[in-house]
Amino acid sequence: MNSTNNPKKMFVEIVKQLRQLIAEENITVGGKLPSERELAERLQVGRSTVREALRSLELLGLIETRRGEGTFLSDYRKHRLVELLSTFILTEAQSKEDVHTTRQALEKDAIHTICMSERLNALHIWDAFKEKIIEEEIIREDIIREIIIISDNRLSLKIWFLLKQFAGEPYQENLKLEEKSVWILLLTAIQSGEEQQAISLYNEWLLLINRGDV
Amino acid sequence: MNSTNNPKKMFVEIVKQLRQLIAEENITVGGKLPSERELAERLQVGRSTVREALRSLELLGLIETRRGEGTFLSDYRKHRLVELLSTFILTEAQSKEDVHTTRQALEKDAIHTICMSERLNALHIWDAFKEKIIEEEIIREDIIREIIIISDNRLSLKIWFLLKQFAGEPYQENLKLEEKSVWILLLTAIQSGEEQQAISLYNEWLLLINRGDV
DNA sequence: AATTACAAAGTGGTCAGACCACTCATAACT
DNA sequence: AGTTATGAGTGGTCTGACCACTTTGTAATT
Repeated sequence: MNSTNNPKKMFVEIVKQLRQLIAEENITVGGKLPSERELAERLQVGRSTVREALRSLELLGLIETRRGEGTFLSDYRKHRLVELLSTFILTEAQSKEDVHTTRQALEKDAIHTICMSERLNALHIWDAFKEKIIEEEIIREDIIREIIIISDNRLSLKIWFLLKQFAGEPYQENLKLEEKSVWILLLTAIQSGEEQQAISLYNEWLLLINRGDV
Repeated sequence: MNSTNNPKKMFVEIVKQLRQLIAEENITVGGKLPSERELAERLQVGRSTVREALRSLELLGLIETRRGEGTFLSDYRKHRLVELLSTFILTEAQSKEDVHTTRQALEKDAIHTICMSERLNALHIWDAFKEKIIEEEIIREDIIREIIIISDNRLSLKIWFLLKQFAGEPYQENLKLEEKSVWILLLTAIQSGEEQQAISLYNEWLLLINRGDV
């Protein structure tokens, strides 16, 4: 029936072209985009159409606009994608569970990757890391982020970042004493490449924080 | 400096009011929203402002618009989280290696999930599955997709789908004879919940296809 | 010469009105 | 009754006009 039901949405096209433009002109985080009027002319569409695309990206937190100044490429930490979806619609239990599961999968994989890599687990970072955990107050989120960063998979990192916002959960809390000792062991396991041990310690940690909260 | 930098964005306000309106009027999935012109009048703003808000929601997949008909509340499952991830975030992290690693992490996690769930690995599906592998030609991609579907994590499934496209890889090929025997063992391991065994067989399979191709 | 004050240009924010393309229900016609 | 034509309603797009704000350049003042 709807064979050629393909009246491509203009503003979606503009979004694509914007991405392309950003890539071509090598606009980096914080950089300035052309003005709405200029974009309209360059892309051969009306200004209102450009605005529809820009507003979409702004709602997502991908760009930032300042009246009188211009439009700027936003920091990736400001992406509001997940946040928005969660407040608007995605509140089903199943979905939240999915997010947790998926995020943990990424975390485990990071641990796995580091354990397998002689280059990574031999880094001098780890001892300093352990000291920091012992001596300072440290947020759960920070330690995991660090691990994923070290695992050197930027894609995973980005996805993890987005998923993290979703739960808004106990990741913001400080490591408690029990957790610290688990993490010390975990990091030691990572250093010596004992994946099995590391993963089971990680699971142990999950149990710990799930028992404490919620 | 920017203490009260709070010149609330109009279209963001409209987004909020729209959500409120949807709640008040009890508009359900698939239901029709008021027309743009009516919304403009009711919310006391210009039509273009209403459109900026609507377009934002549409980009997220929260609503659906059909020319000549109207604007409709979209199905939950059409949200575009992952698609947007691909267009804006994945471009930078295009290291193919990252894509592979992340995708495999999701695959392993699916196997893990199924192994741990007595409900899932007890399904009657598995035997039929094995037969199919033995008797028919089957594409690599199909078997993995099936497993992720069974693991019942929609988010993972979406992300996996996306990554799959980006890889453009050997997943389209048929299972070769050696692979088939590995998979039979793998499925058996899953059935009996032997996670260790299943994962190591999965890794074995990865070696197999990486030796053959590329 | 240095500083200040002011005007102009540039930018995003918003609105109103005008078409267009499309869908659908209904009236008019055969 | 069946078909066709019409018109109202809707989203899609463009144009031009203001407004509020920031930046910048320049002229006036010191």
